[in-house]
Amino acid sequence: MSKRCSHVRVPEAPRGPAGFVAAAGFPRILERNDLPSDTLQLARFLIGKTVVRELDEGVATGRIVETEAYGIGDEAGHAYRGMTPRNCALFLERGHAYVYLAYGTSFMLNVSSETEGIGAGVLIRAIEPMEGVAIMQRNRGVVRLQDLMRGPGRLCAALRIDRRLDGLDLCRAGPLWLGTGGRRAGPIGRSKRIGITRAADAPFRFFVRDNPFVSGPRALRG
DNA sequence: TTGGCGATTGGCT
DNA sequence: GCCAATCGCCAAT
Repeated sequence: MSKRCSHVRVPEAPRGPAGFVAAAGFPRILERNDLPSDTLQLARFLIGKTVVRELDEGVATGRIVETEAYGIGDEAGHAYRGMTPRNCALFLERGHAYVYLAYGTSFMLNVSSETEGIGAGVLIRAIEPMEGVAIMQRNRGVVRLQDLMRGPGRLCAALRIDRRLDGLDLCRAGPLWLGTGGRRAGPIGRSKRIGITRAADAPFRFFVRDNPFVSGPRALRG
């Protein structure tokens, strides 16, 4: 709480070297005004939207199929005990990346929510691969499509997301950004969140029903 | 300064 | 299904 947020706010995030230009103008970068201010609404809204990662070797994209909300006053949220050097990206205006290392092994990607100064965010838990499958396979060391980005740690590995992207504005052209949705996502389910102990029963998880790229036990995928 | 504890994953029984 | 790996954070000493 006492330490200040040390993020370097990059006014002009570096453009991805690939200079990604989507065919037929899809996907387009989501504008911040498109994002709901409320954390739960944002978690629901992000289902079906795209994530675009621009790397030296090319572009990797996918469709978000699973999210979890960690809203205001949420005991399970990293911002619950106030701002720290690790979690300060959660306090940025909505649409910024909060990336942290879990269990010393896996990075987690969150999208900050609410207004600046309020700590809250949405965890991206699973993504359905679209473009750049070969890149993801190389980054993950596995081939099976369903295993590339099913799980929050896996998707970060597939897209090579780490702490260097913490604090990045996802509503700007650059190495990582949020894009518009394509074809409409199927029916959206809602359940309790996965892998937490506090506030374990709150129904703050959203997912595309019966989608093979969603993580978690079978009971939480339909 | 230290020890317990994760918003997980992959390998093995 | 069970469990070790692995390490940064943070509350408590």
